[in-house]
Amino acid sequence: MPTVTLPDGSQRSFEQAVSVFDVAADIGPGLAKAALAGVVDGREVDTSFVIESDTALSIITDRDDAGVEIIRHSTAHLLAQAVQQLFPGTQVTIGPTVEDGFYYDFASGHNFTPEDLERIEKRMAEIAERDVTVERVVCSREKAIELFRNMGEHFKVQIIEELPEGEEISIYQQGEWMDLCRGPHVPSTGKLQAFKLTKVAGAYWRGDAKNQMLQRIYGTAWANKKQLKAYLNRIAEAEKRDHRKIAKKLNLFHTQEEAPGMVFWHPAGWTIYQTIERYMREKQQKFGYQEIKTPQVVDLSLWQRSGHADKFADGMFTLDADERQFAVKPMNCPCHVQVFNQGLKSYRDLPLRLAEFGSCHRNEPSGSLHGIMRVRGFTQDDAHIFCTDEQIQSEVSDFIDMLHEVYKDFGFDEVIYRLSTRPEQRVGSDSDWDRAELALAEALNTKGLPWEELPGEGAFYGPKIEFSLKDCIGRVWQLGTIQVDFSMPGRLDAQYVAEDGSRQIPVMLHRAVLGSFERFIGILIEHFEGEFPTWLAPQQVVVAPITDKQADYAREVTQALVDRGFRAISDLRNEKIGFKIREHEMGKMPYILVVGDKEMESGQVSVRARHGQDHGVLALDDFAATLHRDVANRGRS
RNA sequence: GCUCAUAUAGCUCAGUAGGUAGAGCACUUCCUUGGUAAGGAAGAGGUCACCGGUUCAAAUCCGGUUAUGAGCUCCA
Repeated sequence: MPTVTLPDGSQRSFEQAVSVFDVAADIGPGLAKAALAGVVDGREVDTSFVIESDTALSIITDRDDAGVEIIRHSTAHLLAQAVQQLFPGTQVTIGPTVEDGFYYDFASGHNFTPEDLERIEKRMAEIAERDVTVERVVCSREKAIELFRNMGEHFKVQIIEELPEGEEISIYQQGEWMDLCRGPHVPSTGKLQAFKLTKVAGAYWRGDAKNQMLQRIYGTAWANKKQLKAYLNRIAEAEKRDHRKIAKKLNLFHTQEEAPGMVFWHPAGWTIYQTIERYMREKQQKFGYQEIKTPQVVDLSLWQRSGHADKFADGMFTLDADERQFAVKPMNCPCHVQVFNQGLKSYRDLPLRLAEFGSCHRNEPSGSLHGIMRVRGFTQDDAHIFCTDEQIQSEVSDFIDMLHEVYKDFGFDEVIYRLSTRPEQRVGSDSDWDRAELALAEALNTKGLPWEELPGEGAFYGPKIEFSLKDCIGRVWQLGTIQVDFSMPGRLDAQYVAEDGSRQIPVMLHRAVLGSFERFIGILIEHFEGEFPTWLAPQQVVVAPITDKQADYAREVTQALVDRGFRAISDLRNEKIGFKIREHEMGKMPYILVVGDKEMESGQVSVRARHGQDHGVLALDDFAATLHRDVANRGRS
């Protein structure tokens, strides 16, 4: 006679053992229909799960995140069922849920095409329509292995064989189709109403590049059609922001076959780049950095001493000249240590902060290149702080202040903090690590910042904090980092004279705010959808005369603005004003100044901001003041 | 690097039984001098990514290379 305690504290008693579904039905027919699964004493179970003794129970529906998860997982099964019906001989492997959806990896002689996806999706809809019951069967390890071996499902056999001893083995069956799975699953396929297959791609068995390549079919699934539609809209929105497309429209940069993974910056894009560089230079000066510049090509021996030649041999561009081997620098740190090493340093020189807009080249795998987000030639806003153990915390703290100022100025308010701590393989003593990890954590804590720990994710040479931000459509980008390094200063013989006259090895902090200019600008393009705030816009003002009678006046106005330090051009083409406005509006120009006879006579300008926003007719000085405010505020009112 | 796909005019794309290429926009010239998102006409523009093969004939079929895209792996 089980008594079931529900989440609201109420209790229901039953004469005999009942299923989760029975309890839901007892509460109400609506809930019975909506029930996807249950949580019994903290464990997720199917609605068919039988309750025999007193227990706490909550019913999962598609209103719960857990319910949507189950829908996605069950839709992955539905996909596998449809695929195996349509493509006999295909083996299943695994089919987990991912953010917004699911995938299933198949081993098949057939290469799935987009047309196949349509067919598969149609078959999935048919099976869902038939509302086939999904049943859970528990069986022994031996029986399960035999079953799947006879079915020719060798990957599943391998999975079962590797399950820990004593783990319950469950099989889910819908119609004639079955799959090994822990569950839980929806009670019947009719619960799966809003899904779409999105893409097909390759993936390694068990995520290991040494293993066989499988075919992965991705899909998305939701509680209802409305949510599905909203998701598809979100995807379309993200596609509209694709920095590669926008860059082409706005003529920011290009890439070409002769230089894969390298950027040809055009005047408009380079203006943005330089504006950011100028901004960062100022910020770094304010925070006590000294800017340096180090060589692009350095003898390989330096990279051997730093350890990079060993570790990243494939990733370095090397060249031979005068019977010596050189490498194009893949990173700046060893070069910065060389600058530190010039002249004997005292503890009084610390902390020493050396910054460089360091141009680096790495021969990244061809398949990992992506627009300007992942390139082979890039420039970091790099800096290295040489300091003592005791100075780590305050240096990290100051760095975080600087980073906050920068992110805010670019319009990002939400920052995510992650602290990566010691990995298995590491250099440095445990007490070094204790102190460094504590210093990083304390820097975050004293600022009251929320952070997440990633145990074991630190670099072999030291712990680090990573800073990510959210763009305006909620995507998270990792940008900044600050890393403690116990290794490189010693390897490259960096020393300072301590208070007691002894020689000590300084701690080195690697840090970047933006990461790389290329990637950061890519993110900005997508964040602003090409509509840069005025301070960053390639051109800030276009002066457009209505007829060529006002051409000279337009030129004067433009020059006056340029003289005041703004980026202004005039559009003297023989086109109607409507045409010019349309073009500059589409080109995301912050201000269009229309000048006709009236403006020319009064010495004024008619000011139109983006999206047809009318600022009226202003004297040039008044407009310049407006523009100045806009630039100074960096687009924030 | 791996799997799959793609590569046609400056851009976006047609080219569906293999018979040496088209549209819109952009560009050039001319007409038009027009007040807040496209005025009109004419013209020019392509060794169909590259190399090879099949064929009387290849943008089209086959193989290779390069680049790009999606994902996987990687990311000092």
